[in-house]
Amino acid sequence: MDLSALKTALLVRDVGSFAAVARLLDLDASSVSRVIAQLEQDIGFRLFQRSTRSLAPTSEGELYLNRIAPLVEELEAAGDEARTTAISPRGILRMTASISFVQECLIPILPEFRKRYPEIDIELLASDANLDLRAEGVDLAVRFGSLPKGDWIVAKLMTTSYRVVASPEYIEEKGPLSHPDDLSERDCICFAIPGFRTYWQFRKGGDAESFSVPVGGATVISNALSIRSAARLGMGVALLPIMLVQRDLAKGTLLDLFPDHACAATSFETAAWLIYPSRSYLPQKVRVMIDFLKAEVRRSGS
Amino acid sequence: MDLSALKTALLVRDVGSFAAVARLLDLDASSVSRVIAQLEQDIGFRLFQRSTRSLAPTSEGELYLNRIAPLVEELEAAGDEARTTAISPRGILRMTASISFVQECLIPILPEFRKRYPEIDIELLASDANLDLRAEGVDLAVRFGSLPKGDWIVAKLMTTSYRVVASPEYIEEKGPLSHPDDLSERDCICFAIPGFRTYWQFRKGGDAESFSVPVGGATVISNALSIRSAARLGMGVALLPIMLVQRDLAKGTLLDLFPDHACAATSFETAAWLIYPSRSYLPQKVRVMIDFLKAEVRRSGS
DNA sequence: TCAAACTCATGCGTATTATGCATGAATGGA
DNA sequence: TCCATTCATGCATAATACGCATGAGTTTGA
Repeated sequence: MDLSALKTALLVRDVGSFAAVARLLDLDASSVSRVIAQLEQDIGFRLFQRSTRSLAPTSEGELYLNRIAPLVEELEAAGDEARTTAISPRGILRMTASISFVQECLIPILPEFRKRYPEIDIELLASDANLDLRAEGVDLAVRFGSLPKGDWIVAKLMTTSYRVVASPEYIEEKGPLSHPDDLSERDCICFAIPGFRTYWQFRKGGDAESFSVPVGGATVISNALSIRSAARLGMGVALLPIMLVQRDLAKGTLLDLFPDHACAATSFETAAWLIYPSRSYLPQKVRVMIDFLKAEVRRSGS
Repeated sequence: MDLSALKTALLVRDVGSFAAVARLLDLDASSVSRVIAQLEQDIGFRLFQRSTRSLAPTSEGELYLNRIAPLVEELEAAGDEARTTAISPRGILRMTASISFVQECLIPILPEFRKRYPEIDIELLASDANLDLRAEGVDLAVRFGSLPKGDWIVAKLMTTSYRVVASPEYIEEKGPLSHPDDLSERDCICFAIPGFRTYWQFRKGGDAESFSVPVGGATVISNALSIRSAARLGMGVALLPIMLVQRDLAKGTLLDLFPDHACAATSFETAAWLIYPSRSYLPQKVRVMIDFLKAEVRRSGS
């Protein structure tokens, strides 16, 4: 049963002639004749009684067509409205990012986003776990690290860099560190993610060769904000993204231990990445959030 | 947009896998993949987010499919119910017959029909006019005369014959008629139909040559029952079908003037004909009335 | 009353679409 | 790490849709 066949039948009912419907649809009348004949065969009863020059609906045909007309109309409307919803910024935007990114970067700018797009509701999944984006029904993810793999579309939001920091109290009590190699003998607060626990990477100057320093310590935390808090409390040395510590560095609550070195956990080529399901049929709500985040990054210059 | 594509999409939503749906429908998975892809292109947004080994509905997809699911179901139900109605004896049977046939033949047997088929309502169009059956939305017609022309199906209900009759009072007052030729000098009550007004046909014996007798009179009536009433009142000689006069003849209220002749208005090969739109997709209500009328004719032996 | 115009049905040939097979890329589970 | 499975897609073939041509029948206008 074809929906366009049903619409043709409804048109025949309204217009009263295969030939006239054929002219309206720019078809051959034989095609209309066959469409209706096939439909009658599919549904098992006759819709129209016809002679060589006229036709009229049968009583069953009339009942049936009157019944399906609103259904066909509503099916069309359902498609139109769903399409409109997909292309106009509305609905629930379900996104995920690390807890720290949510807290430090997203929450502060969400009021402006909500003000600009009042019809988009935000559902934030703050998680440091490597979520299954599809299973979680996520529209948009912000991920840090190397270029993510997979079939989802990836766009760079911003580059990131890391700093090795400690509190003034810690330095005063335990003494300064003159070189990254010294870290192997210090209490480091490590991130509970493979690659963050055991080696930190360093490079002095843009072209210089990088080197790894083994790190360890009594404290492993899964949450970057908590790592920052622990560092503030003098519990040790921490490697944290610049976005989390730039205010502490400015205030002097944390000190950048190796300002002449580029620092990283696993790779120097890290960034904040926007990850979304596909380019085709991208809902407008996702599109506008992507644009909004990119604009925010440009505005703040980081 | 195809209804079976929508049904496939609903099945994919429920089952969660192209491959599984393909197995259910005995299709190749590539066909399911293409059906969904085509549907997404037709409606202009993505229904399912998929990777190489899994898929999940998009939020728009979920909204859309939830909305159309009852519509699709109701379209199917509409077809099923209409088909059931067409094949089970129910609904309104709209039929037409001459006023006299309705009065003398149909009305008396309708109670039995209604008792047997209580869910069939009868709409009787009693008319001596040559109605446009299709325009009037007629399901079944009973017509007298020669074999009807046209594209509707025709089945003989019963043969008919005509008798020339007058009341005893008329004969007593005006004198008897010894031969049909005498009619041209008598007052005949004529039927207001071409072919009935100006000549009556006679034939004596099965193989004898027929002859026409010109008739006329001051009275032309469009209703056979009224012609009969007028004849009973002695207003003249009438040519009437046997079914209308057999009781009067038995009671002696009308006399058969030429019992040795076959009589006719236009042709000796006349009958009562059942006329219905087509053999294919014949609604059961029409079928059962046809069968009922034929059985009634067999039962009464006329 | 007759001829022309029109409608609907259908045969036929061609264009278009649907389908399965084969294959590749990617993912998930053992 | 490897194998099984899923989804996408190229390709060839099968199936269907379509227009053209034609015929039968009806309706309308001259």
